[in-house]
Amino acid sequence: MGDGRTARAERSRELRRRQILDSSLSVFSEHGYWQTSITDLVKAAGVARGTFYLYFDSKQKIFLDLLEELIGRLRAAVRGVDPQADPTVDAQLKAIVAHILRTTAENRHLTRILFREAVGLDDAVQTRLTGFYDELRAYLVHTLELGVTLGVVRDDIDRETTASCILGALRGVVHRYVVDHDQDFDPDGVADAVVSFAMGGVRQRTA
Amino acid sequence: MGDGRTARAERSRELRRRQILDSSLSVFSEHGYWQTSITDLVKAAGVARGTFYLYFDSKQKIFLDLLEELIGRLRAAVRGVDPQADPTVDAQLKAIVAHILRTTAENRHLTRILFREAVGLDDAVQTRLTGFYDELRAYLVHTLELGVTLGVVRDDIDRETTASCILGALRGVVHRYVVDHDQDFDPDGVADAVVSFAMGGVRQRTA
Amino acid sequence: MGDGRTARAERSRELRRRQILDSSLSVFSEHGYWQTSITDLVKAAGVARGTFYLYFDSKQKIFLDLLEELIGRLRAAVRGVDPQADPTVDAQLKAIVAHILRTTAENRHLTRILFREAVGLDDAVQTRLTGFYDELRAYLVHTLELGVTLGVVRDDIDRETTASCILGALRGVVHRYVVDHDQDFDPDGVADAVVSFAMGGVRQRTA
Amino acid sequence: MGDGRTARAERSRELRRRQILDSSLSVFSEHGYWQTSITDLVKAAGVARGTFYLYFDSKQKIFLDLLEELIGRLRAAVRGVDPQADPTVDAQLKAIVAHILRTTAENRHLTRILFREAVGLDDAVQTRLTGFYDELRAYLVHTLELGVTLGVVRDDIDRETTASCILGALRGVVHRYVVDHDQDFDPDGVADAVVSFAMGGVRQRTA
DNA sequence: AATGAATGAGGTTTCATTCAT
DNA sequence: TATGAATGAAACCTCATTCAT
Repeated sequence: MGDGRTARAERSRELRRRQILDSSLSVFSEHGYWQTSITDLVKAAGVARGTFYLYFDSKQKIFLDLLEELIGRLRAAVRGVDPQADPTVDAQLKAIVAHILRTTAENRHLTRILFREAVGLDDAVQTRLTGFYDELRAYLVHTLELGVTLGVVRDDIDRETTASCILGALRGVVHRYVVDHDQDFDPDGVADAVVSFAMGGVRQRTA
Repeated sequence: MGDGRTARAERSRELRRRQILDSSLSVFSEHGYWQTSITDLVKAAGVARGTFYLYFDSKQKIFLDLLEELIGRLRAAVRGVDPQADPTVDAQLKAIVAHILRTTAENRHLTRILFREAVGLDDAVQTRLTGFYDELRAYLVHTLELGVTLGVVRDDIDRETTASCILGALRGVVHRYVVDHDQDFDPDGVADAVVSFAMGGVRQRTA
Repeated sequence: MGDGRTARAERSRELRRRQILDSSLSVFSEHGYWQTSITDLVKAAGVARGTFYLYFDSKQKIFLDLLEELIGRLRAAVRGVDPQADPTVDAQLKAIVAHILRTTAENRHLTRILFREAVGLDDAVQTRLTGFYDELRAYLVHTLELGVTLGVVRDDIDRETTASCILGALRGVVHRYVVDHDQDFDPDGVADAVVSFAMGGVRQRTA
Repeated sequence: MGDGRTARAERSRELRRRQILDSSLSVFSEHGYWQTSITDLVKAAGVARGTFYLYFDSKQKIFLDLLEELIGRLRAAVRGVDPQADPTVDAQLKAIVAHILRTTAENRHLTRILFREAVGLDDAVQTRLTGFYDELRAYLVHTLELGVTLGVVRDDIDRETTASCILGALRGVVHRYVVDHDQDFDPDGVADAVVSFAMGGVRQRTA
């Protein structure tokens, strides 16, 4: 029965933490990391200054926690597509891109932070971020090589540079449709265009 | 009378301004906007605190001035390619991309600021920045349409999304080769790969 | 009825209080009053923050309680020597000094607090402390006068100043042997030297 | 001529520093180190918060500076007596003691800090303080041995313990006449009594 | 034009104490 | 009785900007 009490406390603690995380997320997303003060965070959370520090060591720490959360979700979005689910390569790619677009759109605040704020911050944040992008790029390089092996991808491409292009193209559309504007968009249509571009380029094929 | 004196003073003033701008550039680029204090700037410039304010209204203002400078150079890089100089579309594109890569590499500090620091700052900066990217994207949309008209570009592409992709791909390689690493690279080779990717995509053509 | 229950409760309460007092003693002694937080105290005691306040009104109060305890023990040490036990004045003084040294050595923590921390605190503490020393000094003045009456002490001495000297000398050796170092020492030997100094001074007697 | 400006600035800087030191001294002396806040210090000095930090790194630092000042003066008081000025040992000692009493009385605030506040503080302070007392005690041990060599001091005394006694006795009178009360006193008379006690003890000499 | 001392609002963080459970 | 989450005043310190010299 002491267990019950402990469990309940544990649960309430988790709830409170969640509440502070969520409200801080909007504040960070709206004003930016540097322009956000602890005062802003606690006002938004509706708790006292001291309470904040019961749950997070510092401003940097809560930000890192938020960042970690988004990175986790994006990673899941990238990896989470079932490769067996669809036969053709284009369809698979489309599924991944659409998934990423949906995930980022569903987490607009977090994504905005990732694109706009989590850049040029404390070394800890910067390191975490660069690591994530490096990971993504490596994944793309790997995937391209797989494609070459399977004969689906040209073998005369510069893997590294092309991976950077694809990653950049992805960031480009996310920027355009998720970060910079609030309006809705059609993830499947955009994903279509992205894959079409990445696979076939823009050149007119002569008959 | 005094014209000579005025002109000389004017000139000296401009030199001093330049000196502060240049030293501030490295400091901003190395430590980031928020982690850079006026103290850092005046120490780097070797002038007194008060002197700084004789030349710039505020910390934000000098940063905006630096930003404006880079945007100007990049715009020139994009527009400055002589369309007549080379006959084929691919060669023209390659020339533009290579020019952009060279310009950013030559202004690594400024570029780093553009990519890493000039993001999530005051609304003024953010607005200026978004404006620049919108302008670039519009230019790309325009160029794509021109290409379609000329029959060089497929007409089934989503102009807006594709423009975002290309812009993103460009940012991607600049990030990869200029911002994140200090080492030299071959602008022409990279430009080749970028154009090849943008024009032809990655798909293997079946014979 | 309930008497048994009340008594048991009373007893358990006393035990708990003792436990907190004892653990707090070491903490205060090690880190000092101001550098010790309630958190430190409750961690050391192994009780919850709230529990602490069930037994003590405040941080200042528990400290005063500890101080009171030491003062009580020291007073007993000073007064507790049986004047009849030894015939000569020197031997009696030696017994008192040795007793004080032993008491302070046995309560090193408390003594350290008395010498190092209980100084410059709240007025309440300061007053209590000054009172204790005044009491000691008065006791010494009284004793000196008794000695004069008995013909054991020179009558040309300045009672007040001399009492201050003796009190200071005592504090000096306690500081040297108890407060500043942890190592053991020989209370009787030191007491000997102290009494020899206080009674005879350092001057070489000419034959 | 630029030199003149620099020198004037230098001088004004020193004056300001002095002003803050002096006002801080009274505040520390009155309220104690821990109960004194930076706010108290700047209010007393009549300067802005930031100004304080132009002259001192921290609260601890200004306190250490004050401490250093008093230690310097006391050291001078101890060493500064001209040994040739007076023939007899007692007269020399009396001169030293009187000098110390006068110095401490003239610097009542600083002395109070030394006795009441500079105890159990940050390690830096504590170390500086213990070092000073050790130095004094060593000086006394040395002096006693010199006395023994000259045949003025008994050679059967415990040098270390006796030095602690003398140091303690000195502290005792300073405490009594300087720290605990504000009223004036006769330094020469007290010095007389102290030396008389230290040299001859309290024992009645039998004819 | 150039200086750098001075300002004070506002930053992050701590901690003695309370109170609902 | 015992708990520990919550409080919020107040601590120390920074820094963009001003202004007398």
